[in-house]
Amino acid sequence: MTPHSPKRDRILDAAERVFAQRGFFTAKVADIAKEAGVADGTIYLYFKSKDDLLISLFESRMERVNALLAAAVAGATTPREKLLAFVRAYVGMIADQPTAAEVLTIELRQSTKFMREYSAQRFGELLRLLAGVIAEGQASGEWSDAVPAPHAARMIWGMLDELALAWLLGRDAGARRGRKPPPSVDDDGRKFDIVRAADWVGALVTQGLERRSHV
Amino acid sequence: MTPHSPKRDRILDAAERVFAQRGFFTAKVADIAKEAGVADGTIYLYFKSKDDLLISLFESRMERVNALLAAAVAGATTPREKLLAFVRAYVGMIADQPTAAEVLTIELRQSTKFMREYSAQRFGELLRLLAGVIAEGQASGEWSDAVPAPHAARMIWGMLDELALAWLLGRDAGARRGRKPPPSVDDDGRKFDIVRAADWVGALVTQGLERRSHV
Amino acid sequence: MTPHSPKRDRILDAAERVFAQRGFFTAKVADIAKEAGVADGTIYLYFKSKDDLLISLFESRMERVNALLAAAVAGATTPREKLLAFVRAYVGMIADQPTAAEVLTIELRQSTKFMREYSAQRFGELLRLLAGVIAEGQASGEWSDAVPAPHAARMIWGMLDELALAWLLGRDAGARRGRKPPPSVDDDGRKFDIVRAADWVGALVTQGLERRSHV
Amino acid sequence: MTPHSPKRDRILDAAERVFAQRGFFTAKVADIAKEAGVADGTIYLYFKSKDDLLISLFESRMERVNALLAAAVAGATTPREKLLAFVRAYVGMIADQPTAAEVLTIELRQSTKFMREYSAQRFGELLRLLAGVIAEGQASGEWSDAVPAPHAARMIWGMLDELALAWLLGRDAGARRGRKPPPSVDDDGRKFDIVRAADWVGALVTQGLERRSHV
DNA sequence: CATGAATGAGACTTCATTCAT
DNA sequence: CATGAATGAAGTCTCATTCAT
Repeated sequence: MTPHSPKRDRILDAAERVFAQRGFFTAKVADIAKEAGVADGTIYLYFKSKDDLLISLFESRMERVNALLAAAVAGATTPREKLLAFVRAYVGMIADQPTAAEVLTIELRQSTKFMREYSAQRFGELLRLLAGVIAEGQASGEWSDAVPAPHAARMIWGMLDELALAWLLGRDAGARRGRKPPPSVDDDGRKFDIVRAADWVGALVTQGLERRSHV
Repeated sequence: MTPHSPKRDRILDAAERVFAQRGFFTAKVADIAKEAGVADGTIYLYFKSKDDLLISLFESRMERVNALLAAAVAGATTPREKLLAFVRAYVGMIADQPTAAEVLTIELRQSTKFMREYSAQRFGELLRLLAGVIAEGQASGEWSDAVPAPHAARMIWGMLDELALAWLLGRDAGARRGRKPPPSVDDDGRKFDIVRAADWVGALVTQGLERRSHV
Repeated sequence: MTPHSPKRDRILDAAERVFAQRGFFTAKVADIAKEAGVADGTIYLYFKSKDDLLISLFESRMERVNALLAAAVAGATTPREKLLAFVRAYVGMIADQPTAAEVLTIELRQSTKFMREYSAQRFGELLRLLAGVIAEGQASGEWSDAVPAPHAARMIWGMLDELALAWLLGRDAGARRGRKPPPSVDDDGRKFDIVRAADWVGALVTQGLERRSHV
Repeated sequence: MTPHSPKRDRILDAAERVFAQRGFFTAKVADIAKEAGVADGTIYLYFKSKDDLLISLFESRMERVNALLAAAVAGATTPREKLLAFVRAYVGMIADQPTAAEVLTIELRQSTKFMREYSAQRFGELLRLLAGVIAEGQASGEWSDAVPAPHAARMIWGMLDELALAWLLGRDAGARRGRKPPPSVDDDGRKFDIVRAADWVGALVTQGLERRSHV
């Protein structure tokens, strides 16, 4: 469906880096071209416009993310394990590909209203996957159904997203000061190990969802 | 410290509406001037630049939000009540002033990297308030300290933020189709009563944090 | 109907000169701005686009021409005199305002198909005036009605237009060689007195080529 | 002198169609390549530049036209018959090859100043042929020499050209509305039988508008 | 204080032309 | 001969900001 070519991919990769560094509106097409090592006009052989480039980048990265999360969930059996797998997979991706994460978490939600709705739609897949896991746990009686599954999914997603944002911004701040970004926890929550955060999310979410044995 | 005048406030209000509708980068200074009923140049008598206008708007609205939340928390006694008060106050504000909420939730985080960090810093106040409540509950033994308070605060904030975002975008979508936006719940989570959502957050969070009576 | 201001007029005058010299497509907006002594952006305060500038220029000049021709015709009594007045007025205008004439005769018919039709429509007024004169002469029995008035008008217009074109191009050619353009007749018809040409048109149109047997 | 090859001709034919449809400046080289069924670069194997393509097209078509007109004139004996033959041949060509005519009549005179002079020069051949016919008639005493032959030729050419233009534009307008273009006369002169127009030109040129008192 | 016409730097995008395959 | 992907110069237009009134 989406045409692939090495040059197209190089441009997407370059756009990812430039958008992550400068932001969508501030990034110039010429910057992306230079980063990709192509001429300005070449970009327009593969993308209709700067907006189209952003959308294509979004599609491309969301496909990856959704595939990754779906695979993680599929590899687990119980709802609790599926939920943990989801959370860990997402957090792991953030840690492994922070540039991609930054674009997904921050830049891709900028641009226009159109983009905002568009992205909302695309995140839908991810949210439905998560909601499915929760509904399954609720149906099995393991988890309380006090919170409707779709909204629970959204809230969990919000936790992950916020943690990702905090970590990415803290990372940026460090990077800008010229240091390597060594993930660490400080009391301001500005720098911390994103991977450990997966357990916190797990703790907060599972215990909240679990039906009490007694009471 | 910040100078006040009726015209300055009119400009801030206009900027809030225009940023909410068009987004920061897409909004033109001339649009804001027209919305405020002043000449283009007048804006520069009160603000140094478009960026300064955004930052000033952010300051102004965050002051309100922080004051509101602090008051809500101060009005409650136990950590649990304080947490609920926090959540309800925030959610109530979203419902009452959706335009302001849209700017805070969506637009103010766009713009530049500078702004992003700046806003992160300002959200700090809000996060510290929330973290304080949680730390208090953990100290009293009522809540588990499995999750460090600052990160728990961030996660809770993420839930609220995501719910706000979902509600605001769903609201936009409805408004665009020409209907009044009557808050309602649908299974896609696209439209729902944001006020009820406060209880979901409460349920998910408090039960997750509470130490088990028996195990 | 059309807004007027000294600056707008200065831009129109500059555009006239630049279009006449470089041609519509070759002329750069920056050239016109420089010629008018304004900044590039200023042009867009008065005209929506380069196309709009061309169309506005066309409107402006055609108004002048149509008014001039209508006045000339109104000042004469018999159809023959009206026809001569029309021809002389047009030819006189060419001689007096060659730059304006060049734009009308040459440049304004370029640009897009849209413009071509648009201009066809605007020349309609001129053609109807002329056709009216001819129809009047035919109705009075003075002139033969072998050729339908509208088409006779078109043919006469074609003569005038071609003469204007030939004269203007000959003028250009001279001007380019750095000489003053002294109107003169050469055997190639490349340079000649455009004012005398009015009589030729008069002679050809009223009497044709055939030598009269009598009179 | 000019190299010939089937591919070169296919490109010229394609250029004719594309220029007629889009205009010289608006037409893209890529459009012409696609229309000709060749690669973009192939065009540059046969023509030095887009300008050269236009000039070559002009040369090619003018050769045809001049040959056609010369043949028509050569086939007649008296000046009057030669003149009528010239007019009829030209008008017939318009009717038979409207696309070629459109390019000659409209597009080829656009482009640059250079082209305009160039074309003026090339039309010279056609004009000299016509002027020769008129001079012959004047020399024989059949026609008045009130109008110098070269200018009479130009005026006659102007009539033909204007009729051609009117007919071609009317044709376009019809075609654009999705109908077949059936040549017809309407009182606005917008659509009419171009072939009949030849007689009008003949009548106007030889006899003028004045009704003959005696024969 | 207020105005709003004017500025001009700079961005996106197009497209004639080239050249390695 | 032919291809068509790549180039990059150049043009139109936007819009934050200024300043004379």
